[in-house]
Amino acid sequence: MSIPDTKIAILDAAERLFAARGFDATSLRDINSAAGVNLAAVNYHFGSKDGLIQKVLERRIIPLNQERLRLLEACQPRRTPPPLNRILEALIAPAVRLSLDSDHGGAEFMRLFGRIFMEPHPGVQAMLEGTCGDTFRRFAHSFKLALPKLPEAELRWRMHFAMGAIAHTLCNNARWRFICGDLCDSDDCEEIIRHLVVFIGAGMRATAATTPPRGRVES
Amino acid sequence: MSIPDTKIAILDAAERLFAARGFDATSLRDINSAAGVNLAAVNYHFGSKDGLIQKVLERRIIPLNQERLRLLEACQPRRTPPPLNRILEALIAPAVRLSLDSDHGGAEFMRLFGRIFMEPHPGVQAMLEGTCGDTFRRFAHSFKLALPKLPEAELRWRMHFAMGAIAHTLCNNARWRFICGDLCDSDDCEEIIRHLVVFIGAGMRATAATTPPRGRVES
DNA sequence: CAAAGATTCAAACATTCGTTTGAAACGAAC
DNA sequence: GTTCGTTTCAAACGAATGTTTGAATCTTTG
Repeated sequence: MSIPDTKIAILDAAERLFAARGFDATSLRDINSAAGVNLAAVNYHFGSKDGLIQKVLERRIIPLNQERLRLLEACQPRRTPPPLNRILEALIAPAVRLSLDSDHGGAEFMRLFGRIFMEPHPGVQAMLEGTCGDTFRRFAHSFKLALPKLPEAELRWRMHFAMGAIAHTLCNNARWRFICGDLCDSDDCEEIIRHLVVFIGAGMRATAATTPPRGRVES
Repeated sequence: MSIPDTKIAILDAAERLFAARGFDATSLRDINSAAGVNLAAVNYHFGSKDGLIQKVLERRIIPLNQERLRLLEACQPRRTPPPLNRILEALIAPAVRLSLDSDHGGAEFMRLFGRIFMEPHPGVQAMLEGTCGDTFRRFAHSFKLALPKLPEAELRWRMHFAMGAIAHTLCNNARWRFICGDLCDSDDCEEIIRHLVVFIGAGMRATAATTPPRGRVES
């Protein structure tokens, strides 16, 4: 069995161009010429452009979530609720490390990954649910164990905010220079992870702010 | 002087369609037929599609930032450093309120606004710097006054995370249902603001995690 | 009313898009 | 060496895109 060299070249080129310009603004002709293959190669190997998009995303997301779950399992050896920061590290560290791993093209991909959570593209949503749904539900369960006193609704909101902060950081490129100046350009991914864990950890541990006047019905 | 009825119809339709499908996936024919005007109307009134995109964004962002700055001025009557939560409210509340103001089409727009921070579209970045650059620098200054003990670099990172959480919340639609279930569907924008302020406030007030001599991550 | 300007309209412009086609080139198995 | 399944290639397809055009229509102004 020969290794399908063309498929990898297409995936690499598509990943880079999708990250730089977005899905719609990248044509198959751009991808194929960048990959040095024929125009019809994408439709032959991936069926369609949507099929290519799905494979580009799955190639990175599936191993990423496997690594996240591996770290999550590792930090709860028993029934004891795991420390919150360890859960956050399991969620954050694999993504940030991949985003700065230029050797494996992770840097290109993560700019894309941070953006697809807000992408209105039709097929992308379904793929996200398929590849990330279970993982995120696992993390939601762990967060619940680590923060037993936090009302369910508030926990969900804070997970939502946390994902926003993470996604925003992953696709950080020069465009936010006018906020961060030169102070946020660190290539030290462990420092970025530490900053994220501290910020999100503090936010999630904050005392609940559920509506004070009229008591809400807690489930 | 007659009120350019057509321009408003185009802006409204474009805003709604851009929010639902993105810039590239929305054609001028979609916009013009939804607005009930002729195909050539956009190029006549706005010069080009990029010109329309810019006007769609500016129409909402400029008043939004004016309101943000108005609230920011209101909460620092003297040189005394204003309370952090008031600064956060000035940054967050106008955006969230607009995002739930269906009467003025704000709900449609804010899904778009939350997304453009990650949009690779060429003209959008320049417009963001032009319309939001000064405002965000003003807020950065106020945050610095409110958190004098926080190292500059760490403050910038936390502002970055805060903007991510806000943007992610603004463009929240059904796509994140698989995380939030039905618990994050609140239409009570004051509750959303409160949740955001509590989360981000706690994250920004966290004790600094700047690199110790030899990195160590623990709470 | 008549002239001038602003706006609308149907039609076409030249590109570009994703996809398909059918033949050519390739590699492995007999 | 021939055969068969896989992969590559140049070329073209139909559809959709942003933009332009020039006449028609409406609005304002003298």
